[in-house]
Amino acid sequence: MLVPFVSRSLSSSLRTKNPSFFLATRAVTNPVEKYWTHLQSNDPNIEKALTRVGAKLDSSCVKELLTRCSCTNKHPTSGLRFFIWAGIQREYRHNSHMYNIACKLFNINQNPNLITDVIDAYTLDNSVVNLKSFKVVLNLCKEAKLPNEGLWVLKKMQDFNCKPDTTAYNLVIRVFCEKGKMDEALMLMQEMSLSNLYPDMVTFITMVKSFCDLGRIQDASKLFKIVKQQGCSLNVIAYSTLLDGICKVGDLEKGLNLLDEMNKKGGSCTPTVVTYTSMIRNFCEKKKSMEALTILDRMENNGCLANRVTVTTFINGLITENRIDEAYKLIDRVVNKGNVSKGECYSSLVVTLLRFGKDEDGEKVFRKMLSNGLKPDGLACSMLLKKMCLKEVMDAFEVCNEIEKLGFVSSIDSEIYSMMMDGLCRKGCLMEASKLARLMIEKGVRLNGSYSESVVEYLNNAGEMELVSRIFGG
DNA sequence: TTAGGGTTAG
Repeated sequence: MLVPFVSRSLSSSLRTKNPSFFLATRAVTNPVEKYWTHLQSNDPNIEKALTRVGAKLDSSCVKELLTRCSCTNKHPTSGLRFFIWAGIQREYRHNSHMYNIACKLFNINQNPNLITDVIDAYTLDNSVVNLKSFKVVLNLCKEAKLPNEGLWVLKKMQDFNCKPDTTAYNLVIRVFCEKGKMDEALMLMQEMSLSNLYPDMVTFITMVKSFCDLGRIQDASKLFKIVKQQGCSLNVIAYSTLLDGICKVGDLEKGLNLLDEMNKKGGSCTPTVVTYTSMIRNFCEKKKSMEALTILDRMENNGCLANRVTVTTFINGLITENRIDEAYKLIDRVVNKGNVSKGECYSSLVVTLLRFGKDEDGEKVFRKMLSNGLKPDGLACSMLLKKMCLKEVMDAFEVCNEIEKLGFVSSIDSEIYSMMMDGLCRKGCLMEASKLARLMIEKGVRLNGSYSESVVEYLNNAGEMELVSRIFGG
């Protein structure tokens, strides 16, 4: 858990004597406390009570309340009811990250009964639940990868006078698909028509993708044909999904033919940068990165420009084949077209080299970027500095200073700063640690919790009370 | 607002 690096509200004597107190302190906002009171009250109609609170919701507030509910272990159902209630509020919407947090905190995947418990609680309490609430529940099932519970919820909706719509069906179909349970997915697809809903492009693409992932290209193509026969117009996403599947199983030739077909059809089937990039990736994965260059020719001839993903994909392929010179050539070529910047391209090169364990090459490119005034992105900086911290923290510190001097405001992970601070303290480089502390304070970077205690301990042992107070006192 | 490509983790 991250803790605030600087907490001006605490007295410095308290902080230096008892850093763990400081670590346990968490900033609390008013809405959290307001909602928390109601969540603890065991009110059978939690939703009504929560609505009456009327305090502003945001993701940190939701996260905090979920954490509290999951920590106490007494309120998993209330916690989930809060989550579902929050998800249907007008001014707030859960993002996918929030679903992920909820699933992890309540360990829904391992405790699927939580889903049924919540719905049963709604029944028991006569709660008013609408279609929107059920979509939140279905999204939880999706995030927790629970197809059977998803199906159960879909059936249960009728008890609450809610009729599942296409989106609801598609959600559950997707969960079955992700589990590779295609028979169940197909059955749901059929069931949709029986309830006067019809599979749409989303249903279709979900199915095609899963058949492709399973290597069942024939089944995917069959589905494709059926949709065509029904007179539905297919779009570029559908075609690109099938194209990717065909290439993945190794049939690049057939893939190229399909790409031609898409170009001929034109309109909503015209290949996009995503289509070309996935084609390039497939060539690269088969160690044919030089041949992939012909795809780049094709896309440029069709007036489609490579973007950053295209470049990254290419660099990955070229470095895998040890063709670093070709990677440089490619970067020049793409940069000349003006769609991707030099800094972005070289950042991708650094990241790829480091990822492949070519640390020296990566560092060389990185330093060259700095000397040429090219701005490395956050990931390139973070990855390089992390590697350097593990080898020689002073080198990392020096590079970090250089980045600062050039005024490159890259988002370096707080983890990296914390690691560096820890390393400098361990080495007894107090001057540097002090300088880094100032930089972190200036940038508002928080010291990662796992390093706080060790950093304080080293500095205290070294008699650097002043530095400790500067770190924690600003 | 349930669907397509890469690199972090949130």
